[in-house]
Amino acid sequence: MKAIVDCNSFYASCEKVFRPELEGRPIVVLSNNDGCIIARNDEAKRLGIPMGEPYFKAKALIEQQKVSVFSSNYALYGDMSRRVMLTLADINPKIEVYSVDEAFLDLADIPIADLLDYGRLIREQVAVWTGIPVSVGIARSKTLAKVANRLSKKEKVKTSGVMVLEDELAEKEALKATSVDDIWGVGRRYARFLRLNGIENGHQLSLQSEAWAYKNLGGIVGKRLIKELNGIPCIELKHGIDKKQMIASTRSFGKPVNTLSDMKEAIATYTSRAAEKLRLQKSAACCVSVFMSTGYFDLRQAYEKDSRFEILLTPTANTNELIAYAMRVTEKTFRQGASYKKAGVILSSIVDENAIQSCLFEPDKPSPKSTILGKAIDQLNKKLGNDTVHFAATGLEKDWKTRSEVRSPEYSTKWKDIPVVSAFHQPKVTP
DNA sequence: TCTGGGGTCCTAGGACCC
DNA sequence: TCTGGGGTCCTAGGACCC
Repeated sequence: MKAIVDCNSFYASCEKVFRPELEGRPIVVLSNNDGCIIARNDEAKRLGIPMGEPYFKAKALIEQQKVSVFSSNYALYGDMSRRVMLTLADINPKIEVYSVDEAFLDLADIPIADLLDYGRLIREQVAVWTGIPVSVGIARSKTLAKVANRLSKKEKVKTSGVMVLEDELAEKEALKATSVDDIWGVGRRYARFLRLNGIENGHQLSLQSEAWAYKNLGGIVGKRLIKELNGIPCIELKHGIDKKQMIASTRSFGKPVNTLSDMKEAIATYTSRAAEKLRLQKSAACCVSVFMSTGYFDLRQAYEKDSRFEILLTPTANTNELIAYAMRVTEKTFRQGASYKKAGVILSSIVDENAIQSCLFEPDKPSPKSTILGKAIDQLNKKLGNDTVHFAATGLEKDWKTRSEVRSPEYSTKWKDIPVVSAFHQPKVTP
């Protein structure tokens, strides 16, 4: 059996840990640029605020209902995620960290009869050690565990946040209660297709033939999905963390960018962020892509997007070299007269830093001096705070910077943001 | 005024090899 | 009249995930 442990309303829960007075109050967390609502606690969901709703559309309701609003604070969520995952790994080292707020656990060694208690133990331990509420779904395959997890959340009171699909009957009931859109691996496209073919819930989907799924649901992926729904695991737990094959840094602008110099500043900033991530995982990249686009929802101008890339002869993780390439690509891609809303950099063709194949025609690349410089900059920024030292190309004013107007402090990762707790003794009053 | 960001896996089809 | 067979590698694009 496998478990999926999923943090409830993760970002909203992280904010609440440090603001206990918000207990019982609705909370939402916004995407970058304070654009969309990407997390809501139960109280906010009950007010009918949909996931992914643009903030400005929900603003009236939010103000009227006195919903607490937070800009996203990824430093905080990343650190809380790390604490949750460490807690889970402490309980069960056979763990796959699947996303910032989810992990799969291998429960092959736990007797079926003990699984419910085991799930409850996980919930309690994580709650006590981190303050984050989680839900636990347990079943024979990852896909079925996901189904169980979702139902445990939906019927939180009845299931107390843990659901085990202990036999085929339980699997069948759970699948009947789950519409196809809510099955892991069925996205918008397939859901529409399935509904058109009269397949509404997970149980109906599980009855389809593998050949049919192969033909209609993305080949081998569809075939696996059918097996997983029938309790035959096809997606095994992955242990250890893989290096990323692609590293991106992309942002919407706080206000439109119309000049090449602003665009270059933004792209240089994103490039240096992506290069940091690249060095953090001890890799180098061969391909630098740059894209930029106008506002998708802007009716005053036609939507416009363009991207270009350049291949480096020698892979590198040096910010200065990557910026130089990115600037060239930016100049070719930028169109004078366009009003850009969003841009980004993607580094790909990633190799291990120990496996850099040097090029016959570039014997001195990557430049050893730049490599040493990069390491020194990373160390300074780690010790003294992000952006203590940066490349001039990334600009100073950053007029285009992403909006983030209601960001909470970095309670757990910044010395000056650590909460101060005042404790005092209050004599007990006996009635 | 105003709508996020960062990933993975798979397949089809083209280019190429012997 | 008539022109083989069996492969690999790479990329773009589509689907999905959180």
